[in-house]
Amino acid sequence: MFRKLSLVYKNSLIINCINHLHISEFSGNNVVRYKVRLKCVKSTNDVHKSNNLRKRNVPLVKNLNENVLERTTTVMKRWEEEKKDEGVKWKFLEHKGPVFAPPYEPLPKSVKFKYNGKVVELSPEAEEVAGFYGKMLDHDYTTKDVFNKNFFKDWRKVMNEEERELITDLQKCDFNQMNAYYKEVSEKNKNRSKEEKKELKEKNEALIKEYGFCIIDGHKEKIGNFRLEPPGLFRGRGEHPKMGKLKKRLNAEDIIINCSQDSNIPKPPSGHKWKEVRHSNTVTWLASWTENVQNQVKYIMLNPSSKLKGEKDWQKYENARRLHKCINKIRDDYQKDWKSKEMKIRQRAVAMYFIDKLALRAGNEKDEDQADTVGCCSLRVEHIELHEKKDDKEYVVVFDFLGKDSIRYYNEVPVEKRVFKNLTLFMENKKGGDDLFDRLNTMILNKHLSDLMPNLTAKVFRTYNASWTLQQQLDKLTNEDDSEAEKILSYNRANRAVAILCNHQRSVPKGHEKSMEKLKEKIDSKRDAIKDAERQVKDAVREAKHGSVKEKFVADKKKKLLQRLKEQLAKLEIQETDRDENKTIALGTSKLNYLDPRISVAWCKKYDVPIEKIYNKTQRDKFRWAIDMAGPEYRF
DNA sequence: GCAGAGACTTGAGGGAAGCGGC
DNA sequence: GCCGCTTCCCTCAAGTCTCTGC
Repeated sequence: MFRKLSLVYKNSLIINCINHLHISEFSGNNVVRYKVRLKCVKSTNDVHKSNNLRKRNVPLVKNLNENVLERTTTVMKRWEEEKKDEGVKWKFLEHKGPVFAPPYEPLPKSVKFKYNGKVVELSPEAEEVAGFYGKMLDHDYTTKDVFNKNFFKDWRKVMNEEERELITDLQKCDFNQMNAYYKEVSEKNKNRSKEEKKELKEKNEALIKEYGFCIIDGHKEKIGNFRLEPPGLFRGRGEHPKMGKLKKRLNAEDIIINCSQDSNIPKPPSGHKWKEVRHSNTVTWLASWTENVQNQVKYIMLNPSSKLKGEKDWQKYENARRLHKCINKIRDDYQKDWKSKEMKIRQRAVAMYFIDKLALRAGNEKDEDQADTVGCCSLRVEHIELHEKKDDKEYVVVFDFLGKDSIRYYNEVPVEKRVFKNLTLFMENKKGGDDLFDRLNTMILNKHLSDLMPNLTAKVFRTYNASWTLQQQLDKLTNEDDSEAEKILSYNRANRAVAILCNHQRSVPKGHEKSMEKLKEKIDSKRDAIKDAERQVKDAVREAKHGSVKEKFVADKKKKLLQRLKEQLAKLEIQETDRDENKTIALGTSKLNYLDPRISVAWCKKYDVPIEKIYNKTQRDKFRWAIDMAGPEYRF
């Protein structure tokens, strides 16, 4: 019924749009609807007195907005409680089921696989898996022993008796023709004609139209990943012990469907049956399967633009805002705990300090068959170095470890003396491979955090500190008189501060040096053009002084051109700074997952920057709730 | 209190699409 | 209209955290 995010006030449902409040007042079975222009409302009483407020001309909506927003927390609490009680995520769910990966197309006969220099004709099963490897021949993965060993072991499992007997050494396998063939296909695809591209696009759009949406509680919502993962070789990150293992092709018999009992149940491909059809409305997934490499359940879920995901996102940031209200008390408490007699409490307090100050992840324990990465609770002695003095700074801790996705975290941090002393104590009589916090794990930590504030976990600190940093940096860096480009640079710098805090790195983009050089050349030639234009303006002004209307017109035109060139130069210089500062930092992750979008929306509204300059289409879809909700006055 | 399963979020990489300059 | 670069968006791995059962 209502697509906008809504708030409840007294007996009314209030939907806050950019210029209007849409209010539906409930009285028994009757619903009275008002659409109120924000500028015309003085207080909440005005809304309830009349439904003809558009005629009134009383400025100021602040009172109403604040009253409504003040009640948000209460309303959310109630919603949370309601949902918790029932555990219900939806009442009706209907979808068409997932799209399977296209079937394997055998290689042309001309593409040969050779073993020990001799052509060997492979069975279709063995050929398909060999093709996965052949495709990756140029990749770094195929130079790694673990990858090769795992691949070869799994490949042999799909071979027939004869192949298994013959092919015993990966070194003797020649996948070069397969590799060349796949490159050729890729090249052909790139050079598809306009008509072919159009046809392909239409086919894809038709597929999305049919399978890309579901009906959930009366709304048509986009599905996030309606295509099942195709078979291939597992590409774990970092030194993953399972890299190269075969990810098997999925059949209907592997898939569990989740939908309403009274909906049109998705049909499996003919001759097949779903593993199970379930009607569980306490979960949000539409289909699931267990992948064979890590034995983990994978899901088909809704797109981030959906109401369900949007609500969860909102709750996440409200939770982080709640932390803001008690952060000082929590900080005081953990600082006191640095002196605790109990080792367990001291360790917990130091870990909390790291999570709060450095935005470290919680650091769950990991199995042997996963890459060796760590977070706060799983730090080992070998991951930190203590320096009483380093580069004129006292009590410096040097962190050096591999975090999520095997991304290196390196940071030299001056810490409080008491933290330093505690760390020395924790490290006493331990070897490099021993746990730094041997009395702590994420469960103990999160249990303690939830006692301090409902729903508080280690992750909330990351969200809180990221959003708080953005707000502070925007306040500090934004100058009202700046040009739009300068304001956007300030925004990106604030975003960058968060990305650095969260250690969101990226590899230097291919051709970065080259593109910087080109940009510099452009800037130089723009500077030359400005010098030239300045000379021309000087001449034109001199001539205009004694000349006719025409000469004055020419002089004006030259001045305008000069002005335009200067603006273009400023933009290019800003672009150069921005691009260089962004070389190894990824802004997207923090923007999408950690920054309360209402901060950005409010900033755009306050400083008159189009929201399109900050969020692209997908991001605007995801943050629709925030765009509708936040006014220029919003503070995190 | 612990382990394992399940559910969901976070994350970097890479291919496709789009756009600006020539 | 083509080319090359940038941005977008999808993919799927890798986290966090909760729940359940013993």
